[in-house]
Amino acid sequence: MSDQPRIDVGLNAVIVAVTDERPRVLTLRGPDPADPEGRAADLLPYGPLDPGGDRTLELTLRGWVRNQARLELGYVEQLYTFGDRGRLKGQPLEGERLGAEPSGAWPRETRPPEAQPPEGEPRTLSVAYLALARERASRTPAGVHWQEVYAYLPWEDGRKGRPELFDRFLVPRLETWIRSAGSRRERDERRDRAAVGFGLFGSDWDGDRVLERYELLYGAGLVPEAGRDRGITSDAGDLVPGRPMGADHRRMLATALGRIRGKIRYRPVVFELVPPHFTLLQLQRVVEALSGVRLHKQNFRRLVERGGLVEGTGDYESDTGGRPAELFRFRREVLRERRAPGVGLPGA
Amino acid sequence: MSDQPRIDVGLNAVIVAVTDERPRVLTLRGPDPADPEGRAADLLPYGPLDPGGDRTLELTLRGWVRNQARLELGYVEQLYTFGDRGRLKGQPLEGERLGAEPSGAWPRETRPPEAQPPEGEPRTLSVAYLALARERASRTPAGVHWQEVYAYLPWEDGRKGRPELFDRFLVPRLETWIRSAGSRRERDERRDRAAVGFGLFGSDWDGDRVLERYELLYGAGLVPEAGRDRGITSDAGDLVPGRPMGADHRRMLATALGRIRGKIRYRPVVFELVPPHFTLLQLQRVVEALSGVRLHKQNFRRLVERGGLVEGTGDYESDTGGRPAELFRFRREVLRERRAPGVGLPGA
DNA sequence: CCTAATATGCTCAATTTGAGTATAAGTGAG
DNA sequence: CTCACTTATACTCAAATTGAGCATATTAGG
Repeated sequence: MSDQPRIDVGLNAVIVAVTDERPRVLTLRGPDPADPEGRAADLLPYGPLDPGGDRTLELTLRGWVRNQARLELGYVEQLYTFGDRGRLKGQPLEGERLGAEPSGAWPRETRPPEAQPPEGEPRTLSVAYLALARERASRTPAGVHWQEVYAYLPWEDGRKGRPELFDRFLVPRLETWIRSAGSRRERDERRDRAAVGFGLFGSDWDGDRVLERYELLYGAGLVPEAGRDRGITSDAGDLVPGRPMGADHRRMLATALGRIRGKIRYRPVVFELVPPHFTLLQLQRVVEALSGVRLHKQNFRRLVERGGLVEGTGDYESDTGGRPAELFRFRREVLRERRAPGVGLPGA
Repeated sequence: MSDQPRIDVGLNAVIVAVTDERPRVLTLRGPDPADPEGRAADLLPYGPLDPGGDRTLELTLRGWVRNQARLELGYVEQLYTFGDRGRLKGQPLEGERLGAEPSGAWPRETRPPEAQPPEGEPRTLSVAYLALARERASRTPAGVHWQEVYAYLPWEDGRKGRPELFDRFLVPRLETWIRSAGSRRERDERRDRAAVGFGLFGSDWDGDRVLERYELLYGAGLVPEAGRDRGITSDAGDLVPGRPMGADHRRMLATALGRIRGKIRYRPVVFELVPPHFTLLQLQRVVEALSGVRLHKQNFRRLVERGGLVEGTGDYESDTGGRPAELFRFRREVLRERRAPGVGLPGA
């Protein structure tokens, strides 16, 4: 119908690898589209969609990742399409829920913005993809880096127990945020969201709710992006540790990590991230790195071995620091045998 | 970069309800965009994205569903963005994999189309949403219908045991398709896909693989859409029973059903589809309707009751045909207590 | 009062988990 | 060469979950 402002469509890639037991994501430095002054920020690889280009979006994505990062992608899946207006320049209102809600949502009473967000400017739609790669298969060009995922989302790494920053930063800040709610109803709602999201006040920690946590922190003004999008200079002391990203890319990263954590349980995606031959401990470390929790070694072995996910090669790896470990490979036939072959984390 | 052809963006809604123990989807009759002659077909509600319109895509969607179908949506979640070129007019080549792959994909060697699909025509991106509704909350306007989901995907309903059409149509047709592969490698691959998808040759049936099954049938030329998109008039005798839809809307429906089936297991989405008060058998019937399998009554009750998902109201429903059944309601607190509250189907 | 239909309570064995204990097979220091 | 230490791998055991079925309760209708 309307034809005036036009719509720009781009593709983003969250490319994840695990090296040295650390999940990493491919980023590049560039001017932050959401920053009024265009200061440099970490960004996810991005490319415009050429309407006359490749036949599928996925091919387009593979193509420019190949060019831009000299990287051949293996597993790729579509993550989410981000398309809220003002998402790159916008000003979410206090108390209003953010737009992108990959996990599904019930309606909320949304107060109409008092000043309508800028019309006339082009609307940008970003189709974000998740890709899994074996890192360092390639040398990254200048400006392209494999950054640690948990540098951006430090509260997600619970492998050494609940991170210290929970008690030092998160919980006090969240409590302040809860208390500062306008009404009793809103306070209860904030309390619930914080409890469910961060496993506080008696709720269990649910590793998959990565996006929920990021959005909560954003909504509470505890990440720099929130201040940036509202045109406020935040007091650094009020911010939760964690490296920001440009535009809404940290939201995309959170979406990706949540997706991986969910999927690892019922699809054999881990094997995209380990070399073709691996010891069971190596495999376990990768799963732990992604899920952010430590696992019981013997049970992990039982699960993965008796579940038919792997098979021994007969070869052994000897520089383990102890008894040599057998090398295993992914057993592809499991796809035919079991309905949902994954590695089953605790609480599944 | 390129600016010539331009990109059109639209929103599609797969609106699902369950009435009389049958899952239904809201459709309307209209000219099929993929049919060269524009013949009428069943279509999902669709609306263009107005770049200057609502702040979020979801609000836009809710808005025109309200107008077009006089329906107020409850739960809404983004499904997938379909954006392959030629998807509404196109001609996937024999043996080539379809573009949209919500479940994630490894690269495939794709033979480049011999005749490049038509350039210059606008590329259409459709962001598809899943919405759950309590049917008949509204009177549908003319041309809008609640159709049975299993009219479009009859092979998905296994509540009365494996549907008869498996042996009468599907298996023989699939076997022909497998045999007609060009190479041994391709034959094995087809066989595997059929086995995993439809639970043949010793594999288990996996209810969630709805999209995989539809795409397999499409690729095998067993649904009318395949012939339509290739410009071939198919022999009706070679087609699997099941009502077609216009454009790629049946693919969207399949994506939606798969998503619901997956999600019902770890999120309390069923409660969106039943009235606020319900008997446990009613609830069970809805779960069965969506998942396409029968469940053990006593175990279902145990799961849902002792899992804290529901609580009795003290009221009773008496026209059950037997002993009156207690009415239950959804226990919202479960969200705070359990990590993944769903109804757990067999084989979870 | 008897029969059919549905609801609801309870049992029981088979599996699956969570958490250890025990033993094997390497390394490097002394 | 032996000991201390490290990692790998094999087993055990109790608790929890699941799949399947039996038994009893409560209604309606002849």
